[in-house]
Amino acid sequence: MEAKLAQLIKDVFDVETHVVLTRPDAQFGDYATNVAMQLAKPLGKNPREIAETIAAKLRDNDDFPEVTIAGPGFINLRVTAKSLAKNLQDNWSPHYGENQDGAGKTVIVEYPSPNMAKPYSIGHLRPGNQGWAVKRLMEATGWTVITDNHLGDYGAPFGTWVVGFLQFSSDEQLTKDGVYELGRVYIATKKALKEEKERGETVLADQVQTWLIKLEQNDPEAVAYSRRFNQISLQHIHEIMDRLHITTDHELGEAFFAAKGKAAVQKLVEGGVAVKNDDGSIIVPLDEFGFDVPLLVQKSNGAALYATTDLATILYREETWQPDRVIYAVGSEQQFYFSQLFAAAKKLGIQTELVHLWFGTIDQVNDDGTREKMSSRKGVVLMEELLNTAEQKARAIVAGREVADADIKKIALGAIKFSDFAADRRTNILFDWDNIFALTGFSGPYIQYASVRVNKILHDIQVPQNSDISGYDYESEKAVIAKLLEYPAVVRLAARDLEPHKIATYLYELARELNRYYETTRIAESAPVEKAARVQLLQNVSHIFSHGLSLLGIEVPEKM
RNA sequence: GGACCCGUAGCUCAGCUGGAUAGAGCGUUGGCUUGCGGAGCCAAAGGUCGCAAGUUCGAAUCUUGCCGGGUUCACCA
Repeated sequence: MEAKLAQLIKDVFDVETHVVLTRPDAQFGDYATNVAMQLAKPLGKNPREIAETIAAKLRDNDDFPEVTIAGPGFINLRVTAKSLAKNLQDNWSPHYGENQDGAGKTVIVEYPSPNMAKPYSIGHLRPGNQGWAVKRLMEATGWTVITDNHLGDYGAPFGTWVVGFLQFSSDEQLTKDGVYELGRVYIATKKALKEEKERGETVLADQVQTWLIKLEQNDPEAVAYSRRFNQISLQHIHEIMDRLHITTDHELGEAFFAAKGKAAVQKLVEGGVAVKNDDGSIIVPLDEFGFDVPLLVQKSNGAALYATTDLATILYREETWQPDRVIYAVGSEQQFYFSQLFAAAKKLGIQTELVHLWFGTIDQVNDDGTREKMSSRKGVVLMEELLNTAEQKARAIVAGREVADADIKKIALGAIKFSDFAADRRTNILFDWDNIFALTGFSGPYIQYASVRVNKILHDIQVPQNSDISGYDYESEKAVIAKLLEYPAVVRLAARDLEPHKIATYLYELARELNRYYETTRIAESAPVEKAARVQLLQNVSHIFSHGLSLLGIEVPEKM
């Protein structure tokens, strides 16, 4: 419809325009455009005059029973419900909503990349949710997608953990408590390191560094510790990811890139991109990019660090997959670091579009009412606890009904994930049990419920065979159809801006439109022709619920 | 001090490629009442869109300054 309008304007005024149709308040019409006002200046004409000219042309078209001009030059259109229905059916396919914007291009999406030294906490909830949704959005828009879990299985956490293990733990305790013992030891050691630093000592800190060097030199004891710790941690990560229903194609952690990192740094120095300091550390100066701090790529003791493995990762991906784009789903805390890393990559001649898909923090309310980022110091919520609690709450809600265990888990996940997409990913979100497990209003379960309900109606209803629905006017379905027609544009926009929450907002609006529809229309009591037309439409709605929710990593239960 | 982000209803947040009377959820008040699944629907109350300039026919939206908050700034990840 927008393209048709643009063509019409080109025919009349001989200018290229980008026509955007919006949905105005119902009193004005079904669609509106402000194109006349935008053309006023370039054409040097009165906007209302332009609007009149366009409107006159539109009035010749049977699809627009009403074309009006309002205010400074808005063109308001009313369309017939029947033409909307036809438009929908003409464009319908099993892939309705998807497009090929990314055809022929490859994107790597990196998530959830948890720190392996601690149990999976809700600190990695957003990287998983948002990363997965972006992967799905890229797939829906034609990209070839490769996903990688960039595990934090190397570097300082390892050294910290070994030192702590020797000091605060034992084989028995580790065997007994597994990853939770890892976390306890890690946090205790971090605390000891901090206290030591305050005293001006470096005994433990030196030990940490020693273990890192040992690992880099493939010392058998260090390698054995690394294996044991990574095995315990990885198993836990897999359990959590299974419960979250997210997967990745690869798990190339930092350890995989550590050796390659050393070689990469060597190349940087030889190429003059990096500079070696007198103390042995190596930096990439970034003055020309406006940074007053360089990027450190090798410690003074020769050990690798985050930037080392990250640069190696970029180079490896270039060689292996030649991606057009790489998306890092990592929190906002690392914005500065990533801007440095990307600048360094540019300096290396990397052409790939590198995107830091960042999101706001998960906050909690302090006793004095102020908000603060959740931290392990203040008692972070673990993913396992979050999932268990959510499932308990879901179970309590469906008590007395025959709801399968799998469905209960879908509801729990629906609530958790949707709450992440309720706001823009950049917004800091407030962690609150009632908030994260909302069941009514703007929530995952509200949409799941609408979806289950429409599926139940479709399942129970007797569909009249061979009904000719071509004469049906679709007047009572108009709002629902108009909403369905918005879906492809929503998907395109969400993918373009990497903003999954636009899908969430849309699905909520669709569910609400459907609930309003039920209030006035009884499908089962409809006459055969109406019923056949309505069933077809509800099938479309059901498909979009499933499709849209799947873009967010949320599944539709059988019953709830 | 530098960089980035945020400031919209009592609370949590949308809206920001400029457009008509700024929206939703929760909470509050009232209505629909065993419905093809009510986890719903309708309605009411509730807002100097942090403040001030600028650009524009038009600014919550763009620009600048200020105020308030958050995150971050090489041997952590």
